[in-house]
Amino acid sequence: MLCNTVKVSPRRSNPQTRPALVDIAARLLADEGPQALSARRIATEAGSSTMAVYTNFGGMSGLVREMVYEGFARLQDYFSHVSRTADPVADIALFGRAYRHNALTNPHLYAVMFGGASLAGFSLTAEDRQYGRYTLSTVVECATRCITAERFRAGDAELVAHQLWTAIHGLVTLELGEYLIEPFDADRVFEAQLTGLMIGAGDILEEATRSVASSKRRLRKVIEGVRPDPVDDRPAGDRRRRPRQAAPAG
Amino acid sequence: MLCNTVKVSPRRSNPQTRPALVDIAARLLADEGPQALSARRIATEAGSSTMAVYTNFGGMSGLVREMVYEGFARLQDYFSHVSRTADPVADIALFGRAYRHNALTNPHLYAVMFGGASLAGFSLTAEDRQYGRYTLSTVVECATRCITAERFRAGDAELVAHQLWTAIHGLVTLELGEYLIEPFDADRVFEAQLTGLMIGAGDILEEATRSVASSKRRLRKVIEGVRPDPVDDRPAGDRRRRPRQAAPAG
DNA sequence: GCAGTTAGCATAACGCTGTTATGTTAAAAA
DNA sequence: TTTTTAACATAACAGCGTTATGCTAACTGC
Repeated sequence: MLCNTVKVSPRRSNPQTRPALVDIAARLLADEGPQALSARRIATEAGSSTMAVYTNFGGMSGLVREMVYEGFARLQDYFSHVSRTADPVADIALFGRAYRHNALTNPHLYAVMFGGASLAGFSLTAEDRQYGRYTLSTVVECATRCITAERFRAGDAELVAHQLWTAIHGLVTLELGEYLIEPFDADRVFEAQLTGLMIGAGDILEEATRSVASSKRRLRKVIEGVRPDPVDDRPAGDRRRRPRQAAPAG
Repeated sequence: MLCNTVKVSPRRSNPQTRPALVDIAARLLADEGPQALSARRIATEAGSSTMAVYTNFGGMSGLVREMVYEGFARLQDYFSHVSRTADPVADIALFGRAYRHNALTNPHLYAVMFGGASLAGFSLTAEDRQYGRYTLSTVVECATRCITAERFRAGDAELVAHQLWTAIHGLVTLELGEYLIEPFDADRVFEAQLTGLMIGAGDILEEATRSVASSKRRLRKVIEGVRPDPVDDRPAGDRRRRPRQAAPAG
Protein backbone atom coordinates (compact mmCIF):
# COMPACT_ATOMS: atom_id res chain seq x y z
CA MET A 1 0.00 0.00 0.00
CA LEU A 2 2.77 2.35 0.88
CA CYS A 3 5.10 0.94 -1.67
CA ASN A 4 6.14 2.84 -4.72
CA THR A 5 3.46 2.99 -7.33
CA VAL A 6 5.20 2.33 -10.59
CA LYS A 7 8.77 1.28 -10.16
CA VAL A 8 9.79 -2.33 -10.11
CA SER A 9 10.89 -2.11 -6.48
CA PRO A 10 14.41 -3.51 -6.63
CA ARG A 11 15.48 -5.26 -3.49
CA ARG A 12 19.15 -4.53 -3.48
CA SER A 13 20.64 -1.11 -3.11
CA ASN A 14 18.02 1.06 -4.67
CA PRO A 15 20.14 4.03 -5.74
CA GLN A 16 17.19 6.38 -5.64
CA THR A 17 15.92 5.89 -2.13
CA ARG A 18 18.70 7.45 -0.11
CA PRO A 19 19.15 10.69 -2.04
CA ALA A 20 15.38 11.03 -2.22
CA LEU A 21 15.16 10.81 1.57
CA VAL A 22 17.92 13.37 2.03
CA ASP A 23 16.29 15.62 -0.49
CA ILE A 24 12.84 15.43 1.04
CA ALA A 25 14.24 15.90 4.53
CA ALA A 26 16.15 18.99 3.45
CA ARG A 27 13.07 20.41 1.81
CA LEU A 28 10.86 19.72 4.82
CA LEU A 29 13.43 21.26 7.12
CA ALA A 30 13.73 24.37 4.99
CA ASP A 31 10.02 24.78 4.36
CA GLU A 32 8.43 23.78 7.65
CA GLY A 33 11.20 23.71 10.20
CA PRO A 34 12.56 21.02 12.50
CA GLN A 35 9.08 19.92 13.61
CA ALA A 36 8.40 18.53 10.15
CA LEU A 37 11.44 16.25 10.31
CA SER A 38 9.76 12.97 11.24
CA ALA A 39 10.57 9.55 9.91
CA ARG A 40 6.97 8.83 9.01
CA ARG A 41 6.50 12.11 7.20
CA ILE A 42 9.68 11.75 5.20
CA ALA A 43 9.00 8.12 4.37
CA THR A 44 5.46 8.86 3.27
CA GLU A 45 6.57 11.66 0.96
CA ALA A 46 9.22 9.35 -0.46
CA GLY A 47 6.60 6.65 -1.03
CA SER A 48 8.29 4.15 1.26
CA SER A 49 8.08 3.02 4.85
CA THR A 50 9.93 4.30 7.86
CA MET A 51 12.34 1.39 7.61
CA ALA A 52 14.03 3.12 4.71
CA VAL A 53 15.28 5.70 7.19
CA TYR A 54 16.87 2.96 9.28
CA THR A 55 18.46 0.98 6.48
CA ASN A 56 19.95 4.12 4.97
CA PHE A 57 20.80 6.21 8.02
CA GLY A 58 20.47 3.96 11.03
CA GLY A 59 17.67 6.10 12.44
CA MET A 60 16.58 9.69 12.67
CA SER A 61 19.83 10.74 14.29
CA GLY A 62 21.68 9.63 11.19
CA LEU A 63 19.38 11.58 8.97
CA VAL A 64 19.70 14.70 11.10
CA ARG A 65 23.46 14.25 10.94
CA GLU A 66 23.14 14.15 7.18
CA MET A 67 21.37 17.49 7.38
CA VAL A 68 24.24 18.93 9.38
CA TYR A 69 26.73 17.78 6.77
CA GLU A 70 24.51 19.25 4.10
CA GLY A 71 24.59 22.55 5.99
CA PHE A 72 28.36 22.63 6.18
CA ALA A 73 28.57 21.70 2.52
CA ARG A 74 26.47 24.71 1.63
CA LEU A 75 28.67 26.94 3.76
CA GLN A 76 31.74 25.50 2.12
CA ASP A 77 30.15 26.19 -1.22
CA TYR A 78 29.91 29.88 -0.39
CA PHE A 79 33.43 29.96 0.97
CA SER A 80 34.81 28.43 -2.20
CA HIS A 81 33.51 31.43 -4.10
CA VAL A 82 35.49 33.89 -1.99
CA SER A 83 38.57 34.76 -4.00
CA ARG A 84 41.93 35.86 -2.70
CA THR A 85 42.65 39.49 -3.48
CA ALA A 86 45.40 41.94 -2.63
CA ASP A 87 43.29 43.08 0.33
CA PRO A 88 43.16 40.19 2.81
CA VAL A 89 41.10 42.23 5.25
CA ALA A 90 38.40 42.68 2.66
CA ASP A 91 38.67 38.97 1.96
CA ILE A 92 38.12 37.97 5.57
CA ALA A 93 35.27 40.44 5.88
CA LEU A 94 33.75 38.80 2.85
CA PHE A 95 34.03 35.43 4.54
CA GLY A 96 32.01 36.87 7.38
CA ARG A 97 29.38 38.26 5.06
CA ALA A 98 29.12 34.99 3.17
CA TYR A 99 28.75 33.11 6.45
CA ARG A 100 25.93 35.36 7.54
CA HIS A 101 24.23 35.21 4.18
CA ASN A 102 24.31 31.43 4.18
CA ALA A 103 22.84 31.26 7.68
CA LEU A 104 20.03 33.69 6.89
CA THR A 105 19.30 31.82 3.67
CA ASN A 106 19.06 28.45 5.42
CA PRO A 107 17.77 29.38 8.86
CA HIS A 108 16.39 26.00 9.95
CA LEU A 109 19.40 24.17 8.63
CA TYR A 110 21.67 26.53 10.52
CA ALA A 111 19.65 25.96 13.69
CA VAL A 112 20.14 22.22 13.36
CA MET A 113 23.87 22.63 12.81
CA PHE A 114 24.39 24.66 15.97
CA GLY A 115 21.20 24.16 17.94
CA GLY A 116 22.80 21.57 20.14
CA ALA A 117 20.69 18.65 21.20
CA SER A 118 16.91 18.76 21.61
CA LEU A 119 16.13 17.39 18.16
CA ALA A 120 15.03 13.78 18.54
CA GLY A 121 17.84 13.19 20.97
CA PHE A 122 20.35 14.02 18.31
CA SER A 123 23.76 15.28 19.30
CA LEU A 124 26.86 15.82 17.27
CA THR A 125 29.87 13.61 17.62
CA ALA A 126 33.42 14.83 17.89
CA GLU A 127 33.90 13.85 14.27
CA ASP A 128 30.94 15.94 13.18
CA ARG A 129 32.32 18.99 14.90
CA GLN A 130 35.73 18.42 13.40
CA TYR A 131 34.05 18.39 10.01
CA GLY A 132 32.49 21.73 10.84
CA ARG A 133 35.74 23.23 12.04
CA TYR A 134 37.48 22.11 8.89
CA THR A 135 35.21 24.41 6.95
CA LEU A 136 36.78 27.33 8.75
CA SER A 137 40.34 26.45 7.85
CA THR A 138 40.09 28.73 4.85
CA VAL A 139 39.30 31.63 7.15
CA VAL A 140 42.28 30.85 9.34
CA GLU A 141 44.48 30.92 6.27
CA CYS A 142 43.03 34.30 5.37
CA ALA A 143 43.68 35.61 8.87
CA THR A 144 47.29 34.60 8.46
CA ARG A 145 47.47 36.70 5.33
CA CYS A 146 46.03 39.65 7.26
CA ILE A 147 48.77 39.33 9.83
CA THR A 148 51.45 38.95 7.19
CA ALA A 149 50.18 42.07 5.47
CA GLU A 150 50.39 43.83 8.84
CA ARG A 151 46.73 44.71 8.74
CA PHE A 152 46.21 42.81 11.98
CA ARG A 153 48.67 43.04 14.80
CA ALA A 154 50.91 40.01 15.04
CA GLY A 155 49.26 37.18 16.88
CA ASP A 156 47.46 33.92 16.59
CA ALA A 157 45.64 33.66 13.28
CA GLU A 158 43.40 30.95 14.65
CA LEU A 159 42.41 33.23 17.48
CA VAL A 160 41.39 35.93 15.04
CA ALA A 161 39.40 33.47 12.95
CA HIS A 162 37.61 32.16 15.99
CA GLN A 163 36.92 35.69 17.15
CA LEU A 164 35.27 36.40 13.82
CA TRP A 165 33.40 33.13 13.89
CA THR A 166 31.98 33.56 17.39
CA ALA A 167 31.01 37.17 16.75
CA ILE A 168 29.14 36.47 13.55
CA HIS A 169 27.65 33.26 14.84
CA GLY A 170 26.23 35.14 17.81
CA LEU A 171 24.85 37.85 15.60
CA VAL A 172 23.25 35.38 13.24
CA THR A 173 21.77 33.32 16.06
CA LEU A 174 20.12 36.31 17.69
CA GLU A 175 18.93 37.51 14.32
CA LEU A 176 17.29 34.17 13.60
CA GLY A 177 15.86 34.09 17.12
CA GLU A 178 14.34 37.50 16.43
CA TYR A 179 15.99 38.94 19.47
CA LEU A 180 17.17 41.96 17.49
CA ILE A 181 14.04 44.03 17.26
CA GLU A 182 12.84 46.10 14.37
CA PRO A 183 13.83 48.68 13.54
CA PHE A 184 17.25 47.36 14.30
CA ASP A 185 20.02 47.36 11.77
CA ALA A 186 21.77 44.08 12.34
CA ASP A 187 24.05 45.07 9.52
CA ARG A 188 25.42 47.92 11.60
CA VAL A 189 26.31 45.48 14.36
CA PHE A 190 27.94 43.25 11.81
CA GLU A 191 30.10 46.04 10.44
CA ALA A 192 30.99 47.22 13.91
CA GLN A 193 32.09 43.70 14.78
CA LEU A 194 34.25 43.49 11.71
CA THR A 195 35.76 46.88 12.39
CA GLY A 196 36.41 46.03 16.02
CA LEU A 197 38.07 42.85 14.87
CA MET A 198 40.31 44.58 12.42
CA ILE A 199 41.63 47.71 13.99
CA GLY A 200 44.07 46.01 16.23
CA ALA A 201 46.57 48.81 16.42
CA GLY A 202 46.27 52.50 16.10
CA ASP A 203 45.26 54.58 13.19
CA ILE A 204 44.26 52.26 10.40
CA LEU A 205 40.59 52.74 11.00
CA GLU A 206 39.85 54.38 7.69
CA GLU A 207 41.61 51.71 5.74
CA ALA A 208 39.69 49.04 7.59
CA THR A 209 36.45 50.81 6.88
CA ARG A 210 37.24 50.83 3.19
CA SER A 211 37.91 47.11 3.28
CA VAL A 212 34.58 46.44 4.95
CA ALA A 213 32.76 48.47 2.33
CA SER A 214 34.59 46.65 -0.42
CA SER A 215 33.56 43.26 0.96
CA LYS A 216 29.94 44.31 0.93
CA ARG A 217 30.08 44.89 -2.80
CA ARG A 218 31.86 41.62 -3.45
CA LEU A 219 29.26 39.60 -1.56
CA ARG A 220 26.78 39.87 -4.42
CA LYS A 221 29.09 38.11 -6.81
CA VAL A 222 29.69 35.34 -4.33
CA ILE A 223 25.97 34.80 -3.96
CA GLU A 224 25.46 34.75 -7.67
CA GLY A 225 28.33 32.34 -8.06
CA VAL A 226 26.79 29.92 -5.61
CA ARG A 227 23.22 30.18 -6.78
CA PRO A 228 23.27 28.22 -10.06
CA ASP A 229 24.47 24.95 -8.61
CA PRO A 230 23.25 25.25 -5.12
CA VAL A 231 24.26 22.71 -2.68
CA ASP A 232 25.24 19.32 -3.51
CA ASP A 233 26.84 17.54 -6.25
CA ARG A 234 24.14 15.05 -6.92
CA PRO A 235 24.69 13.25 -10.20
CA ALA A 236 22.46 15.77 -11.90
CA GLY A 237 20.24 13.00 -13.11
CA ASP A 238 16.83 13.18 -11.58
CA ARG A 239 17.71 15.46 -8.74
CA ARG A 240 14.72 16.82 -7.02
CA ARG A 241 16.36 19.66 -5.27
CA ARG A 242 14.64 22.99 -5.14
CA PRO A 243 16.74 25.68 -6.77
CA ARG A 244 17.26 27.32 -3.39
CA GLN A 245 15.64 30.56 -2.50
CA ALA A 246 17.57 33.76 -2.50
CA ALA A 247 17.86 36.13 0.39
CA PRO A 248 18.43 39.82 0.94
CA ALA A 249 22.00 40.88 0.72
CA GLY A 250 23.81 41.66 3.91
CA MET B 1 -3.16 6.19 42.72
CA LEU B 2 -0.95 8.89 41.45
CA CYS B 3 -2.26 11.50 43.82
CA ASN B 4 -0.22 12.85 46.65
CA THR B 5 0.11 10.47 49.51
CA VAL B 6 -0.43 12.55 52.60
CA LYS B 7 -1.75 15.97 51.81
CA VAL B 8 -5.41 16.77 52.02
CA SER B 9 -5.56 17.43 48.31
CA PRO B 10 -7.30 20.79 48.17
CA ARG B 11 -9.32 21.27 45.07
CA ARG B 12 -8.92 24.99 44.61
CA SER B 13 -5.65 26.70 43.90
CA ASN B 14 -3.20 24.39 45.58
CA PRO B 15 -0.35 26.81 46.26
CA GLN B 16 2.22 24.04 46.28
CA THR B 17 1.65 22.39 42.94
CA ARG B 18 2.78 25.11 40.55
CA PRO B 19 6.11 25.99 42.19
CA ALA B 20 6.80 22.31 42.66
CA LEU B 21 6.34 21.70 38.95
CA VAL B 22 8.59 24.62 38.04
CA ASP B 23 11.14 23.43 40.53
CA ILE B 24 11.20 19.86 39.31
CA ALA B 25 11.29 20.96 35.69
CA ALA B 26 14.26 23.23 36.35
CA ARG B 27 16.08 20.45 38.12
CA LEU B 28 15.39 17.91 35.37
CA LEU B 29 16.51 20.40 32.74
CA ALA B 30 19.72 21.17 34.60
CA ASP B 31 20.54 17.58 35.48
CA GLU B 32 19.45 15.61 32.43
CA GLY B 33 18.92 18.13 29.67
CA PRO B 34 15.98 19.01 27.48
CA GLN B 35 15.14 15.37 26.77
CA ALA B 36 14.07 14.88 30.36
CA LEU B 37 11.48 17.66 30.13
CA SER B 38 8.35 15.60 29.63
CA ALA B 39 4.94 16.24 31.15
CA ARG B 40 4.65 12.70 32.45
CA ARG B 41 8.09 12.70 34.03
CA ILE B 42 7.55 16.03 35.75
CA ALA B 43 4.06 15.13 36.92
CA THR B 44 5.20 11.78 38.28
CA GLU B 45 8.03 13.35 40.23
CA ALA B 46 5.59 15.90 41.60
CA GLY B 47 3.19 13.14 42.61
CA SER B 48 0.40 14.36 40.38
CA SER B 49 -0.96 13.69 36.92
CA THR B 50 -0.08 15.34 33.65
CA MET B 51 -3.17 17.49 33.93
CA ALA B 52 -1.42 19.60 36.53
CA VAL B 53 0.85 20.84 33.74
CA TYR B 54 -2.17 21.97 31.76
CA THR B 55 -4.09 23.64 34.54
CA ASN B 56 -1.00 25.52 35.68
CA PHE B 57 0.79 26.27 32.43
CA GLY B 58 -1.62 25.47 29.64
CA GLY B 59 0.66 22.76 28.32
CA MET B 60 4.32 21.97 27.88
CA SER B 61 4.92 25.17 25.95
CA GLY B 62 3.87 27.19 28.97
CA LEU B 63 6.19 25.26 31.22
CA VAL B 64 9.10 25.68 28.82
CA ARG B 65 8.30 29.38 28.71
CA GLU B 66 8.52 29.39 32.48
CA MET B 67 12.00 27.91 32.16
CA VAL B 68 12.99 30.74 29.83
CA TYR B 69 11.82 33.31 32.33
CA GLU B 70 13.69 31.49 35.04
CA GLY B 71 16.80 31.69 32.90
CA PHE B 72 16.52 35.42 32.40
CA ALA B 73 15.84 35.86 36.10
CA ARG B 74 19.09 34.11 36.89
CA LEU B 75 20.96 36.31 34.43
CA GLN B 76 19.35 39.38 35.95
CA ASP B 77 20.46 38.13 39.32
CA TYR B 78 24.07 38.14 38.19
CA PHE B 79 23.72 41.53 36.56
CA SER B 80 22.31 43.02 39.76
CA HIS B 81 25.58 42.14 41.46
CA VAL B 82 27.65 44.17 39.01
CA SER B 83 28.36 47.47 40.70
CA ARG B 84 29.03 50.80 39.04
CA THR B 85 32.62 51.91 39.45
CA ALA B 86 34.69 54.80 38.19
CA ASP B 87 35.83 52.56 35.31
CA PRO B 88 32.77 51.99 33.10
CA VAL B 89 34.80 49.93 30.65
CA ALA B 90 35.72 47.50 33.39
CA ASP B 91 32.07 47.48 34.39
CA ILE B 92 30.84 46.55 30.94
CA ALA B 93 33.55 43.92 30.63
CA LEU B 94 32.31 42.51 33.90
CA PHE B 95 28.79 42.34 32.50
CA GLY B 96 30.20 40.24 29.72
CA ARG B 97 32.02 37.93 32.09
CA ALA B 98 28.95 37.55 34.28
CA TYR B 99 26.87 36.74 31.22
CA ARG B 100 29.30 34.06 30.15
CA HIS B 101 29.57 32.60 33.62
CA ASN B 102 25.81 32.35 33.95
CA ALA B 103 25.51 30.60 30.61
CA LEU B 104 28.25 28.09 31.37
CA THR B 105 26.74 27.44 34.78
CA ASN B 106 23.26 26.79 33.35
CA PRO B 107 24.03 25.28 29.96
CA HIS B 108 20.74 23.51 29.30
CA LEU B 109 18.73 26.45 30.51
CA TYR B 110 20.70 28.76 28.27
CA ALA B 111 20.08 26.45 25.33
CA VAL B 112 16.34 26.62 25.92
CA MET B 113 16.46 30.41 26.15
CA PHE B 114 18.16 30.83 22.79
CA GLY B 115 17.82 27.46 21.13
CA GLY B 116 14.95 28.60 19.01
CA ALA B 117 12.17 26.15 18.36
CA SER B 118 12.66 22.39 18.27
CA LEU B 119 11.60 21.77 21.87
CA ALA B 120 8.08 20.32 21.86
CA GLY B 121 7.04 22.85 19.29
CA PHE B 122 7.84 25.65 21.68
CA SER B 123 8.67 29.06 20.33
CA LEU B 124 9.06 32.38 22.05
CA THR B 125 6.54 35.13 21.67
CA ALA B 126 7.39 38.76 21.03
CA GLU B 127 6.65 39.44 24.69
CA ASP B 128 9.09 36.78 25.82
CA ARG B 129 11.85 38.30 23.73
CA GLN B 130 11.05 41.75 25.05
CA TYR B 131 11.46 40.33 28.53
CA GLY B 132 14.87 39.04 27.53
CA ARG B 133 15.95 42.30 25.98
CA TYR B 134 14.91 44.17 29.09
CA THR B 135 17.58 42.29 30.97
CA LEU B 136 20.18 43.99 28.80
CA SER B 137 19.01 47.53 29.50
CA THR B 138 21.54 47.73 32.32
CA VAL B 139 24.32 47.02 29.83
CA VAL B 140 23.07 49.73 27.50
CA GLU B 141 23.18 52.19 30.37
CA CYS B 142 26.75 51.12 31.08
CA ALA B 143 27.69 51.58 27.45
CA THR B 144 26.37 55.11 27.67
CA ARG B 145 28.69 55.74 30.59
CA CYS B 146 31.59 54.42 28.52
CA ILE B 147 30.81 56.90 25.78
CA THR B 148 30.36 59.74 28.24
CA ALA B 149 33.73 58.91 29.78
CA GLU B 150 35.20 59.02 26.28
CA ARG B 151 36.45 55.47 26.56
CA PHE B 152 34.35 54.52 23.54
CA ARG B 153 34.10 56.71 20.54
CA ALA B 154 30.86 58.63 20.37
CA GLY B 155 28.07 56.59 18.93
CA ASP B 156 25.03 54.53 19.64
CA ALA B 157 25.22 52.99 23.09
CA GLU B 158 22.64 50.40 22.13
CA LEU B 159 24.78 49.38 19.19
CA VAL B 160 27.75 48.82 21.47
CA ALA B 161 25.67 46.82 23.91
CA HIS B 162 24.31 44.64 21.13
CA GLN B 163 27.79 44.19 19.74
CA LEU B 164 28.93 42.91 23.11
CA TRP B 165 25.85 40.74 23.45
CA THR B 166 26.14 39.09 20.06
CA ALA B 167 29.87 38.50 20.45
CA ILE B 168 29.59 36.85 23.84
CA HIS B 169 26.46 34.96 22.94
CA GLY B 170 28.24 33.49 19.95
CA LEU B 171 31.24 32.54 22.01
CA VAL B 172 29.13 30.92 24.68
CA THR B 173 27.01 29.04 22.17
CA LEU B 174 30.01 27.54 20.43
CA GLU B 175 31.58 26.74 23.78
CA LEU B 176 28.47 24.87 24.89
CA GLY B 177 28.29 23.17 21.51
CA GLU B 178 31.87 22.02 22.02
CA TYR B 179 32.91 23.53 18.76
CA LEU B 180 35.92 25.17 20.38
CA ILE B 181 38.29 22.26 20.69
CA GLU B 182 40.64 21.52 23.52
CA PRO B 183 43.16 22.80 24.13
CA PHE B 184 41.48 26.01 23.16
CA ASP B 185 41.44 28.99 25.45
CA ALA B 186 37.95 30.38 24.99
CA ASP B 187 38.91 32.96 27.53
CA ARG B 188 41.45 34.38 25.11
CA VAL B 189 38.74 34.82 22.50
CA PHE B 190 36.57 36.47 25.08
CA GLU B 191 39.26 38.95 26.04
CA ALA B 192 40.08 39.64 22.41
CA GLN B 193 36.43 40.34 21.75
CA LEU B 194 36.25 42.74 24.64
CA THR B 195 39.41 44.46 23.57
CA GLY B 196 38.22 44.75 20.01
CA LEU B 197 35.00 46.21 21.29
CA MET B 198 36.71 48.81 23.37
CA ILE B 199 39.53 50.27 21.40
CA GLY B 200 37.43 52.36 19.12
CA ALA B 201 39.99 55.05 18.52
CA GLY B 202 43.71 55.08 18.56
CA ASP B 203 46.07 54.53 21.39
CA ILE B 204 44.06 53.55 24.41
CA LEU B 205 44.86 49.89 24.06
CA GLU B 206 46.81 49.59 27.27
CA GLU B 207 44.16 51.27 29.29
CA ALA B 208 41.53 48.95 27.81
CA THR B 209 43.67 45.95 28.62
CA ARG B 210 43.91 47.06 32.23
CA SER B 211 40.15 47.37 32.40
CA VAL B 212 39.68 43.88 31.07
CA ALA B 213 42.08 42.46 33.61
CA SER B 214 40.31 44.33 36.36
CA SER B 215 36.95 42.90 35.37
CA LYS B 216 38.34 39.40 35.58
CA ARG B 217 39.20 39.90 39.23
CA ARG B 218 35.85 41.44 40.02
CA LEU B 219 33.96 38.50 38.50
CA ARG B 220 34.70 36.32 41.49
CA LYS B 221 32.92 38.64 43.86
CA VAL B 222 29.90 38.75 41.61
CA ILE B 223 29.72 34.98 41.54
CA GLU B 224 30.07 34.79 45.28
CA GLY B 225 27.39 37.40 45.66
CA VAL B 226 24.97 35.36 43.60
CA ARG B 227 25.95 31.99 44.97
CA PRO B 228 24.19 32.00 48.41
CA ASP B 229 20.91 31.07 46.86
CA PRO B 230 22.38 30.29 43.58
CA VAL B 231 21.92 28.49 40.46
CA ASP B 232 22.41 24.88 40.20
CA ASP B 233 23.83 23.56 43.33
CA ARG B 234 21.30 22.21 45.69
CA PRO B 235 24.13 20.68 47.67
CA ALA B 236 22.72 20.75 51.14
CA GLY B 237 20.43 17.90 51.87
CA ASP B 238 17.75 17.03 49.42
CA ARG B 239 16.28 20.45 48.88
CA ARG B 240 14.71 20.62 45.55
CA ARG B 241 14.06 24.27 45.24
CA ARG B 242 16.31 27.15 44.58
CA PRO B 243 14.51 30.25 45.88
CA ARG B 244 15.14 32.69 43.14
CA GLN B 245 12.38 34.44 41.43
CA ALA B 246 13.07 37.88 40.15
CA ALA B 247 10.49 40.38 39.09
CA PRO B 248 10.43 41.53 35.53
CA ALA B 249 9.15 44.80 34.29
CA GLY B 250 7.94 46.04 30.96
C1' DG C 1 21.54 -22.11 -14.75
C1' DC C 2 20.86 -23.17 -10.03
C1' DA C 3 20.88 -22.83 -4.83
C1' DG C 4 22.09 -20.15 -0.80
C1' DT C 5 22.88 -15.86 1.11
C1' DT C 6 21.94 -11.14 1.85
C1' DA C 7 20.24 -6.66 2.15
C1' DG C 8 16.40 -3.30 1.28
C1' DC C 9 12.08 -2.58 2.59
C1' DA C 10 6.80 -3.50 4.22
C1' DT C 11 4.08 -4.60 7.99
C1' DA C 12 2.89 -4.37 12.58
C1' DA C 13 3.75 -3.66 17.14
C1' DC C 14 5.95 -1.42 21.51
C1' DG C 15 6.76 2.38 24.49
C1' DC C 16 7.01 6.99 24.57
C1' DT C 17 5.30 11.76 23.81
C1' DG C 18 1.81 15.98 24.06
C1' DT C 19 -2.88 16.63 24.31
C1' DT C 20 -7.87 16.22 25.32
C1' DA C 21 -12.56 14.53 26.90
C1' DT C 22 -14.71 13.18 30.85
C1' DG C 23 -15.47 12.60 35.61
C1' DT C 24 -14.61 13.65 40.52
C1' DT C 25 -14.23 16.72 44.29
C1' DA C 26 -13.41 20.36 47.32
C1' DA C 27 -13.24 25.23 47.74
C1' DA C 28 -15.50 29.64 46.63
C1' DA C 29 -19.77 32.12 45.76
C1' DA C 30 -24.63 32.73 46.06
C1' DT D 1 -27.38 25.55 52.20
C1' DT D 2 -27.11 25.31 47.37
C1' DT D 3 -24.74 26.34 43.21
C1' DT D 4 -20.80 27.18 40.73
C1' DT D 5 -16.13 26.66 39.69
C1' DA D 6 -11.61 25.19 39.08
C1' DA D 7 -7.89 21.79 40.17
C1' DC D 8 -6.82 17.50 39.28
C1' DA D 9 -7.32 12.03 38.13
C1' DT D 10 -8.35 8.82 34.75
C1' DA D 11 -8.32 7.17 30.36
C1' DA D 12 -8.01 7.60 25.70
C1' DC D 13 -6.11 9.38 21.03
C1' DA D 14 -2.77 10.60 17.56
C1' DG D 15 1.81 10.92 16.57
C1' DC D 16 6.59 10.03 17.47
C1' DG D 17 11.20 6.92 17.18
C1' DT D 18 12.30 2.36 17.23
C1' DT D 19 12.28 -2.73 16.62
C1' DA D 20 10.95 -7.62 15.41
C1' DT D 21 9.47 -10.19 11.77
C1' DG D 22 8.80 -11.57 7.08
C1' DC D 23 9.07 -11.13 2.18
C1' DT D 24 11.68 -10.74 -1.96
C1' DA D 25 14.85 -9.32 -5.35
C1' DA D 26 19.57 -9.00 -6.12
C1' DC D 27 24.14 -10.83 -5.34
C1' DT D 28 27.41 -14.97 -4.66
C1' DG D 29 29.35 -19.53 -5.25
C1' DC D 30 28.98 -23.48 -7.84
